[in-house]
Amino acid sequence: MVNKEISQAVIARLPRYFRYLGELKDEGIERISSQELSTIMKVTASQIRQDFNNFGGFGQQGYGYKVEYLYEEIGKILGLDKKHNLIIIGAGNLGQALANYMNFERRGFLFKGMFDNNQDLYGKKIRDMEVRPMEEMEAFVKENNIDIAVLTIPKTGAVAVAEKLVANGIKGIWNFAHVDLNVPKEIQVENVHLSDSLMKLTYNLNRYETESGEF
Amino acid sequence: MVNKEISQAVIARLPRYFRYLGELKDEGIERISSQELSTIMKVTASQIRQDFNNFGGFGQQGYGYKVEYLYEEIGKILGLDKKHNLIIIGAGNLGQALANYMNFERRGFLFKGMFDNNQDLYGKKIRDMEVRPMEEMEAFVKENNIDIAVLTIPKTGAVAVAEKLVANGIKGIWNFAHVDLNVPKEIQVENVHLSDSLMKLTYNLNRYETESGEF
DNA sequence: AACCCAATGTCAATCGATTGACATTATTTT
DNA sequence: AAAATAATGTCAATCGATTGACATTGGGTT
Repeated sequence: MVNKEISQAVIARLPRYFRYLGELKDEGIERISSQELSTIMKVTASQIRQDFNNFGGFGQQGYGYKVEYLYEEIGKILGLDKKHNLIIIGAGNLGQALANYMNFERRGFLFKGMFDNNQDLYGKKIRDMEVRPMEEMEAFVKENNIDIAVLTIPKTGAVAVAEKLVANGIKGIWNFAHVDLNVPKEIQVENVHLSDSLMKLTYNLNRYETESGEF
Repeated sequence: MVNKEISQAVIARLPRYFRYLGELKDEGIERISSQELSTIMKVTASQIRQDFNNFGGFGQQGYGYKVEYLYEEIGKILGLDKKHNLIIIGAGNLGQALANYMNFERRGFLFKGMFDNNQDLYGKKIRDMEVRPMEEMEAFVKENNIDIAVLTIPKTGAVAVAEKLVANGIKGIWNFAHVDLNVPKEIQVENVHLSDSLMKLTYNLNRYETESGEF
């Protein structure tokens, strides 16, 4: 089964489509045209049609798209119909916040465990899940078929931990550590570099502040 | 002063350059060529030179770039030499985590306040900063010249809060709410849609899992 | 001081992504 | 049932971003 490669630019837009379609569905709207959707989402209708057609025709000519069907299909494309076993590594501020804040189960992410190397946290319950010692992580990943690891540890340890994860069969890493991981290309890494994001904001702030009132 | 428009693709790469240059600086390395940097960062040397040249020549022909100088300059471009007054709106899991976790002051972000509409949190101290009632937010923003608001509230309230922020002179919003804000174009919004990011990861996971061993 | 060499800055070419246009086809109306 | 309409799917054109090539120039060497 050789799928043709779909650009990451397209993939990055899918969750936003998914979100808008979910809202339309909740509002009881049954059908929508690329034109209407383009107005709501502030993108071109052409881009919407082009994007969807990467995955085959979801619409009907002269009619538009069925909201619920399209929503389901995009969910499937994103793999949200599948279950994924997930652990959080690093039970500090951010790790705890994600455990509590993200509604992992809602989208098929099964929160299976949480690890830290701070003794004071061992056994502490976060969302009914006790924090385990870091030493247990490798065996746990292997034995429980963990697919996804959320890395919320300081950058100093991150690269080494990532290597251990890979050695024990992890498939994907959601990386909040402020460092680039070095893993084989078949391992998926999604970086969330929060300070990078904040710097982008600051650039744009200063950019428009210093400008001579063109905006 | 009319700067020519620089693409967001370039801006998005600047924090990563900044990070690598900071590390090189800390290692005591004084000079680097685009070729060496390209090897370390796994991008093309051409892209590095092209990116830097958007802001004028930082290097010396036949020599390369002075690490410290380049680091400083990119910091200035990103506006990190300036002070920005910042507040966090939403003192839940994520808001608290960011307050504790991000080293805001290190990059010139002055953490000035934290707001929530949950009475139980009023007065609670997070990083020496007490949580204030949401009702005080508007006056506070105006009186303290707040530049940046970090939005860590549920999506239901986010759009309305963003409008209030804008009305009281906010310049930029770091938006963690899972909704698109509708603000005037001179207001900078940097979205961090965590679940979108996780969905991107899942797509790529399934993409390569179902593939017939080409990797 | 003159020569050599390394690496930038920049131009041109390529590559990819977005937009526009329209033929095709399903739905809706008369 | 036929005609009119609406909106997709797709092709082509445009636009932007990345890569490659090389002339230029400043630092290093003899």
